[in-house]
Amino acid sequence: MTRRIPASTIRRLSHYLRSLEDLEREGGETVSSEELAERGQTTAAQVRKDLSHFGSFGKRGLGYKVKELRVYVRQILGVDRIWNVALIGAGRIGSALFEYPDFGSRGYKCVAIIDSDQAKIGTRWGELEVRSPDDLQSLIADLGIELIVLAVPAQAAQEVAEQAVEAGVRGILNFAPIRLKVPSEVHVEDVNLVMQLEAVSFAITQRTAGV
Amino acid sequence: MTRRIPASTIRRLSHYLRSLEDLEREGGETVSSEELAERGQTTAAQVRKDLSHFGSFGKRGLGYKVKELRVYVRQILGVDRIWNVALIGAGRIGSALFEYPDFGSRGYKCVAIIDSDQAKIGTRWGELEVRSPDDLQSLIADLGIELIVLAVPAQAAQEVAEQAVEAGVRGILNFAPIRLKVPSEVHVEDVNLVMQLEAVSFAITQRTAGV
DNA sequence: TCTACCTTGTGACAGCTTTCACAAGCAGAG
DNA sequence: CTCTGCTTGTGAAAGCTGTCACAAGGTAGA
Repeated sequence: MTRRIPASTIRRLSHYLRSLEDLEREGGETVSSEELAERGQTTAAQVRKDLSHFGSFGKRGLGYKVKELRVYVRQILGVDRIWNVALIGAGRIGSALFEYPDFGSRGYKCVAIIDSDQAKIGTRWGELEVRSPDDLQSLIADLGIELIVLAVPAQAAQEVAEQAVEAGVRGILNFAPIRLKVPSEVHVEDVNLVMQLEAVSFAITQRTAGV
Repeated sequence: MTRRIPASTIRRLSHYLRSLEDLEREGGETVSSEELAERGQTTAAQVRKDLSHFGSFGKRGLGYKVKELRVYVRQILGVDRIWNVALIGAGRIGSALFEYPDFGSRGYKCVAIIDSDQAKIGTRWGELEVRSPDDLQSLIADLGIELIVLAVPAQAAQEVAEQAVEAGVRGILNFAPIRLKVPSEVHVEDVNLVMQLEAVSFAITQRTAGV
């Protein structure tokens, strides 16, 4: 049923999920592709096509059941479970993410914090204690961590990533501004704020220049 | 010369720029599309096509002059100047970004910080003082701010964005998890970490399921 | 049961992005 | 000056993603 799914479809599924959660709070029972499209800044046909990659969830003439579709989309995105996450790099970015309310509310649970700074090791962040990079691999193995947030300086990122992968990690949210080299079965998602700022300044410049 | 440029081309240009800066530090004089491709995780043909949207910067048989191309790419991306940026929302994300070294080094200069929390207003962040939202529009006008980083809660985001746009802002780096409604001449770039985490968990789940 | 109406799921089409392949052009050696 | 070797710039082809249009299928009311 599922073949190669475009990354853009996945992004949209995240939006649909948010919309479905909103709809459920608002007490909606059913929703049409039309309405999901409106909330997600896309078209009805696109919504149906996206969902059809994974099955038939709607009823013709009626639409989708909000509650039911929400469950399906959560399954598709793999957020129908708890993910144990390690936060590597207890700097500003790390702490921002750690405190970010949406982070925990979607099933991502930070179960380990690691930093190489001796001054930070041993300090407590809520219920967690900051640990040394020496403990990285044993923590990953012991706590069943499959996903890490990599928020360390660029020079250290590749080495840390390799250790994490070796210990069994299969997904990385990478804040370091480098392209990590990892085995193809490991998924890396890059967060690159400078790149996004450059996209903004390009757009402004372009429009000003007037084509 | 320049028509509608794909967003993917812009992302790659950011990578090329970083590679060119690295090359310059390493003392390289010239570089081929082949080498830029290798560093940027793409193909030589793609590099040439991307650049060809904006002109002919290379010499056949020789390649590109590193220093020269870096200047051109900076011009294209609009980072050959200083951008005055306002940081709206002095929470964790705001402070992380404020301290992020790459942020300043690429020509983005934070010249105003705004927060609605009375306890924060008046406190100093380095040389800047946190200001009230009441001052938003006058600060934008007086300091010539064209670009804002929007790091406020979702409920407040739309209203703040509208005020900023009205005062003359033309680009927004948006951390709030909503689709901002702004005039088409304003460019919004969304940063959505939950969405990126979901892309990771989807990929892991997918690969495990084995197709 | 039959009819009128509504919305999904999907093949066909269109448009956009990437890849391919090669002529054009430059440098350096002889 | 010519010849060889190398790399760019670019039309053409291939491949992907998004849009369109409509048959299929379901609901509700009479």
